[in-house]
Amino acid sequence: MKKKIATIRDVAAAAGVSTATVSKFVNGAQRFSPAVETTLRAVIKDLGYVSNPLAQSMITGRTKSIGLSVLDISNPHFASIVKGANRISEQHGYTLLLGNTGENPQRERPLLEALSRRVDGLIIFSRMPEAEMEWMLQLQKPLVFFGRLTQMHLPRVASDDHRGGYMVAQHLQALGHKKMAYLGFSKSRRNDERLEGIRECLDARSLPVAVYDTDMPSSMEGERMCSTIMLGPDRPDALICYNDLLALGFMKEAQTLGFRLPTDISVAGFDNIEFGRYTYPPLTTVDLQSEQMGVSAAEKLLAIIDGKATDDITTIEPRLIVRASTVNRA
Amino acid sequence: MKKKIATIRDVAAAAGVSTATVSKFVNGAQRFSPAVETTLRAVIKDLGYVSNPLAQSMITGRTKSIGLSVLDISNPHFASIVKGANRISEQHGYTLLLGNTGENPQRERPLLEALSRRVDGLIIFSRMPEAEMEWMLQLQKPLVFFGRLTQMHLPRVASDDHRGGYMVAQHLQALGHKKMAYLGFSKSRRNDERLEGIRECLDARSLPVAVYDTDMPSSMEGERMCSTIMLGPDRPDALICYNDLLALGFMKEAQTLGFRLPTDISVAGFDNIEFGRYTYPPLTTVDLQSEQMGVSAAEKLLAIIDGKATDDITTIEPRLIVRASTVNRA
DNA sequence: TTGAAAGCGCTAACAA
DNA sequence: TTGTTAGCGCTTTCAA
Repeated sequence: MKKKIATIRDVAAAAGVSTATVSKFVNGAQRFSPAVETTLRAVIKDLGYVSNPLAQSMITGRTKSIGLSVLDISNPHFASIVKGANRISEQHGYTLLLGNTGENPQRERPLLEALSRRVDGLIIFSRMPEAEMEWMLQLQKPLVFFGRLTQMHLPRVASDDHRGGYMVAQHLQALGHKKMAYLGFSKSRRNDERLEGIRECLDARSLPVAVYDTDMPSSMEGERMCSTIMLGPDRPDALICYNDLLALGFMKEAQTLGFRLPTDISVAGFDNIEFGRYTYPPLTTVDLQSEQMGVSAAEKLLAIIDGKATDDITTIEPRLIVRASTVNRA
Repeated sequence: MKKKIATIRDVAAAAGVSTATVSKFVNGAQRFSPAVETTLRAVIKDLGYVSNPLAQSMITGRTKSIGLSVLDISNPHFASIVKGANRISEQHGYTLLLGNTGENPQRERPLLEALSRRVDGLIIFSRMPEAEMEWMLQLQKPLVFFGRLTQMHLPRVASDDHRGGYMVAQHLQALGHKKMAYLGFSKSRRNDERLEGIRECLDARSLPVAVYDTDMPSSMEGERMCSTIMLGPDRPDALICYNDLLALGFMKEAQTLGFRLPTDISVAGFDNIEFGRYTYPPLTTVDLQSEQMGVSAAEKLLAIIDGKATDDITTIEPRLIVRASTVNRA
């Protein structure tokens, strides 16, 4: 199984030409005499020669791959982003190298540093405070960032989370809800934007919003927080969750506790993960167009790598998807 | 932003030593005189020197990264596998390079060939017929494969799908079902194993099983196939699906069509994706321990890379998870 | 303990 | 159209 791998020199020797010629031939850099072309084609096939991308990259400085680091690949929101970015990368002849930080900001730096030297550019979804992100600029690679930034000036792709928050709050108040609550995830940058959007809408109508917080944006946490919210002294009539995963867990546990949904409480989330369609009741949510985010980020990065100018920020508009988990309280 | 990146030569020059010394120092290969050690440490920090893994790999032949190609990253089953493999890779100081073939066997070969030259080994989840897989051995890299193989002799990690099929069929017949159906995905190797397990159990009891097939193992396909199964002349009283995604879609559509679950039909799937807990009714399924599959595959590959002998096949036992989607028909 | 020198496999001028 | 030559940034004998 381990017969020696053929190098460009082996090919050159066998074909009786120089390595430079082989190199040019393999890269289709120019035209060749029929004689050379035929021999080379034959020899390459015979030896099973494939160029070594490592050596290639070392010289050209290009790896033909891009890195993408996400927070949690098992969250469908991120899986969709990866899927979108992967498709675009492939289309452009790039390989996507994935990093998964597992919602642990400690892992981000080493991972990104390792990744950065193997790729031509990076797409980053980070949980780091903006103040601690300076080192990213030292990576010496084109970067595309997900989310809004206030201090740093990086190319980025962001959803309008403020608007999304406003939309879902607007929807709920129009349905006649008076006591809303928000189950948030304060470690996330976007959490604040969503909450602000919600508040902007509700404040204008003098409606209150109770705020709860979680440690992880997972369905397990949604389940865990349910009793606190539903069995406390001030039960809300509608709950907006930071994401669909939290909403899924919450809904499940609420029903286990004996509540009826959406009769006792309306629930909405963010992300529009595929599985929101299959819960009971189906989940109202703000579609952030995850796959499109991945697509846009990859396109932007590739454009930067190719030296094309790109807008500094690409905003992706949210859409409200209304399903049966939110209902009229009139 | 683009100040020149420091090389080993810059460090050597600045410190007044040879590049060989720097190299050894960086790799902690031996001991040094205090003087050299202090200067080197200072210079490296000052210049912000980090060794270039590309050049390093070229010489050593090791990349410190492994490749993993999966069929569809947006299927939670694969996301879990990635998660498991990623964790182990990180623990061993390896970076995981992910490839997503998107259920398109055409993409597998180019993807794997591109990946193979950048990594020290590959973990492969493939949809290719075994007869067409010869080229994988030409990759000249340690390989770990997912699933059973009949002709090729590769290290692999496989769930006992036959047993899983038997378990779920056994469960359903014990509940008194008489007219079972199987919604399969014949493009998958494991489809046949599951079906055989089901048949082994049902044949022994002279119970029939109607077989349907899909093009994609997705929830959309499950929805699409529902009417065919439920509105045909021979409606089953229990349905086993190739995976949970199909089951989710099927259950949703069945209820849209006006059927009651599990009263009208019991449904079960394979994979035990997280979201099976949140459907209505919650889904009975065969837990394939996806994350553990990723863990085992990564451990096996790393062991092979390190030259340690490993068993040729690691089998992961399935577990039946009984939830409310299957019910007694007695 | 340190260094000189010879590459790893490839590309990029520049010459022929 | 083809070849010569000089590296890319690093490691690895082998000798000092």
